[in-house]
Amino acid sequence: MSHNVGYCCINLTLQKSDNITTNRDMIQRTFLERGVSYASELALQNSRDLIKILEWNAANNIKVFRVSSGIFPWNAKYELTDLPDYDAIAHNLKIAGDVALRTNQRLSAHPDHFVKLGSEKPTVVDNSIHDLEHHSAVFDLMGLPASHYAPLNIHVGMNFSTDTVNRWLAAYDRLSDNCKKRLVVENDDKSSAFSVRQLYYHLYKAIHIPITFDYFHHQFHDDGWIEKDALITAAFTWDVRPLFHYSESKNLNENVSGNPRAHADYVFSRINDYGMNIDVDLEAKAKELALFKYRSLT
DNA sequence: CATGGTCAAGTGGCA
DNA sequence: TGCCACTTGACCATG
Repeated sequence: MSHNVGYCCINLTLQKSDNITTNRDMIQRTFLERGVSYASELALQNSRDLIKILEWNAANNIKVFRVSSGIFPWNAKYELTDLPDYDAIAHNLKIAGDVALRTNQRLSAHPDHFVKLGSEKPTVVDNSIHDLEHHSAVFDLMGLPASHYAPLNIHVGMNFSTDTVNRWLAAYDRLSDNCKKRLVVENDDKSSAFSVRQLYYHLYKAIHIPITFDYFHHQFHDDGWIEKDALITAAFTWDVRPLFHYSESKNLNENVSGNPRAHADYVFSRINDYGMNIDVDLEAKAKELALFKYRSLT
């Protein structure tokens, strides 16, 4: 029926013209040398630029945007309140959230792939929970809803097994209420990892967690479900408008050789929403430029 | 100042 | 046992 399309994390236009970015980072050695005070400096600049990106989105009628996980460098190593600039950063995040809410932008985040709630290693699970709580705390500071309307999307990762499912569910139980209310899970592209079908039967059935349908990943691991069935099944797991991911193969579309799973700079086809009302993140390397090109497709 | 190598993370495959 | 690929964009050293 209809779909709103957005982009992810980086605005190439603003980055090029004014060095506006939310991804100022440092390597480990620099963190060890300069510590949380420098992390705080970078986070302050990143949070300030998040406001500018969201204002730019509003001016360009963009209603779906993924917030970068790179705003806080080395956030695994400290708490937000440890940062010397915490008050100013929290203020920036609140302003950013206000911009998003006022201009009707739907925001989400996608914590990195080293979040592994089902890991066999307790330290990995602890670090994963810390990472998710960090993201949820940022959304709290932004004033975003504690619901799947502002989702934190993760992969289960690893190989599918009932042991993995049980460990994952046990770790999920340890999350804060707001974090649980935002958490959603995405299908993987690896044949041994979690498909839409497996997420549905083993996680959704257990805890009613929504499933982020990734069109591209599904092509590599459909687990016997055609796209339409997988998408509609995933859509009905959501208690708000679903938010899905769309990308196309760089290899097949842009005349290069390499991993067919690599994302193309742009997308080339209309997204089939199968009559559902959905939001879609374009995962294309040309970011907002890919979104503009998509809008011009007929 | 441009370029290209390096760096983070966890897992699984493979020697 | 341990190394490499996987992925991706920013960092940072080199020239």
